[in-house]
This record gives sequence, C-alpha cells and structure tokens, in this order.
Amino acid sequence: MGSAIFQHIKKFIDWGVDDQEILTPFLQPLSVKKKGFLLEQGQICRANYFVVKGCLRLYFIDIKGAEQTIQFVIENWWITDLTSFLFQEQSEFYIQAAEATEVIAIENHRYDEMFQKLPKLERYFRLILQKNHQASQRRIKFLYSQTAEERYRNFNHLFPEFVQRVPQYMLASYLGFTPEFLSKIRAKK
Amino acid sequence: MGSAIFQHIKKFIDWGVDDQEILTPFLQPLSVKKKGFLLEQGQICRANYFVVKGCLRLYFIDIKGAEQTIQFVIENWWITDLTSFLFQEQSEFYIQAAEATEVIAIENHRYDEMFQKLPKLERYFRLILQKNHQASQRRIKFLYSQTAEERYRNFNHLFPEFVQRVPQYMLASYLGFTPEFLSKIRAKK
DNA sequence: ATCATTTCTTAAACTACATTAAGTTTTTTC
DNA sequence: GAAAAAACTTAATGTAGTTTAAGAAATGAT
Repeated sequence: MGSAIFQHIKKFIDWGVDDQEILTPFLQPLSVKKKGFLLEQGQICRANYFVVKGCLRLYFIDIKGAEQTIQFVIENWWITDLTSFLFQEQSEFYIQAAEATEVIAIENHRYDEMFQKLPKLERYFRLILQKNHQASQRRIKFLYSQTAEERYRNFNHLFPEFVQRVPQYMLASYLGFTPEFLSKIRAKK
Repeated sequence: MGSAIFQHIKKFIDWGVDDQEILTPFLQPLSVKKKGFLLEQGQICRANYFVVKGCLRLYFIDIKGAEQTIQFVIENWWITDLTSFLFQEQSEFYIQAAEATEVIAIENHRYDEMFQKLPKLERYFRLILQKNHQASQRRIKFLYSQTAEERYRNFNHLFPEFVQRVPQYMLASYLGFTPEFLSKIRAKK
C-alpha cells in the first residue's frame, strides 16, 4: 500500500523502511469515479490528496454560474484547498476527478501528529510546496503573457497528451476563456 | 541585527537564542532605494528576500513591452524568483522596490547549508510556503472571478492603505488591466 | 442497439477593455 | 524653486473574446 507515495518521497529525502511503517497508518487510499468529488463548495476540506493514478481538477463556480478551473493535477502531485484544509473553514472550491482516479489522502485531524512523529516530512513538504510555488509563478505569468489564442496554442504544444485527457470545456476554463471561443480557435487551423 | 526576522520565526516555530546565533551568519541585511532592483531579467536570482520595511514587487515585461506585476510583498513576507533561485537559471523577472525598502537576504550558495545546520527551519519555511500557496490560490480565483472594474473596487475595499502606497500603473498591471482603464474606472464614481 | 445526456460547433450580435495620442498634474532632481 | 521626468487623465477608435441560441456529434446508461 502506498508504494507510489513512498517512491515519490524517496526522490526528495532520505527515507527508510522504518519511516514507511510510521507513515502508513496516516495514509488512506481512495478511489474516485470520473466526475466524482473529493470536495464540494460549502464543505470543509478533510484531506491533502496525493494522486497515484488519474487526474483531478480544482475549480469554483463564478458569479455568472460558469466553472473556472484553477488547477489540474496528475500522477505524483498533491492537491487540496489549503485554506479550508488548514483552518477547517468552508471551501469555495470543488475538487473533482476528470477521469477515474486513485488517491492517497492524509486527513487534517492527523496532519500535525504526522509531522510530530516524522519530522523529516517537514522537508519533503517544504520541497513539494516549493514546486507548487514555482508552478503558480509560471501559471500567473502564462495568464498575463499571451492572448487567449496564444495560450491555447502554447499549452497544446507543451502538453499535447494532456489536452487529450480532459474535456475541452475544462481546458477552456483553465486557460481563461469560453468553450465557444476554443472551438473557434480550433476551427481556424 | 535581524530582529524582525527572528520575531517572525518565533510566531511559527519554537525558537531560542542559540538558534539565533546559528542563523545570524546566514543573514545579510540590504537596503534598496525606491525603484532599485534586487533582480533583473537575465540575471540569476541570488537570494531569498525577507522584507523588514517597505514594499517590493515581482514583475516581468510582456511581448508588447508592458510591465506585468505578478506579486507585491510588504513587511514580513518573503519574495524570490524560486525557479531562478533554486536552479541558478536566468530569471525572466524583475524584483523592484516600490518604495525605499530594507530586506534580509539569504543567499543561494548557503541555503542548503542553513537547513543542515538548522533543520527546524524546514518547518518554518514549510509554513511560509503554505501561506504563499494559499495566497496564490486566492489570487488566481480573484483574477477569474470578476471583471476588471470589480477587481479594482474589491481590491480597493480590502486594502485601501496599500492602494495608496504604490503608483497606479503598478496596481493596474497587478489587477490585470491598463493604467488608462484604471483612470476611467476612478473617474466614474 | 437505442435513447438520453453531455460535449462540441457555428455564426451573428454585442461589450469590456485595449490602443493611440495629446494634454495635465505630480514628483523628482539639481 | 525651476526644469525635467514620471505619473495620471481624457476621449475617440478598434478588437479580442463573450453571449446567445440552435444544431451536430460523441459518450454513457440500460
């Protein structure tokens, strides 16, 4: 159980079998069906989720009722609504499976305890959060840098396999425009 | 020296005088004049910066030659171009003082060593990065949620003092529109 | 296999915001 | 404190992307 996560941890910190034994009881494997939810608006985010297999997205519903995708995650990435998770406040977000997905959950009520028992995870999560922060800086720059059409072509060029994995309307909302406009762009060439 | 930073660390982790003595040699206080740069495009980002007093912004220059502000930081926040800082690659960003600013720098070539000598800082920086990640999630949601005018009114309502601290053209680029449009909004009411 | 649902496309009318360019006000510098 | 530079305003014109609405295609359920 949890071998994917251990493999991942090993890439970042010194990690042995004894550590594994301590961590295991904190890990809870879960399956989510395509379109299933790990979190819905108004709920309190219970866990931090590690994707073993599949694809999740974090989105919210804007004033006009449209879904806006903040983030996609695939294998070996973590996802949560940090504010809701850490402070156990009602979330404004949904976390939904874009395809059938297996995750490992670490629940809030044992999060602090986990760090107490395994302080070396402080370093692992610092490094993970650094990667997240890099991704956010890149993403914000990306959103500001180009026109909608350029963003689509650029993204399509960088991640052609990923574009095939998710419905176009999700991609459109991630790239910051409407599905109709995406159709228009695609028709052009 | 560095008392502001020690005060800040104490809010997050258990911290004593002995720790302070170990950390001090890694800290380098710097002053930056208004409009001065801690980082320019094409350079390698040397340090992670903690703002003691003042205000910095992270921006880049887009294809059309316009400045786009990614992030503002004020007292008690950290800022760096993480990708350039960690991997010592050329940066695509500028870090500029929006007003006369005092910072404490921790340089890249001693960053790993610092964590070795003071492993408890892993936790401090994990918590800081969590806050950053929360801020990024909020920011991306904010950019998607509202029209340009709503974003301005909202931001102005939430941070009225801050709006006074920076030139309008910086604020406009942070909020994702042109200075001309900001003038138009302000004239309206 | 068939029906229902979800996703994608097309096209016309519309609008929020950008661009350009000139003038005004504020801030900085010596 | 005068001159230069930087920041802000105004207004006309332009356009990238939205909205609406209806039909076509793909996917899923039984």
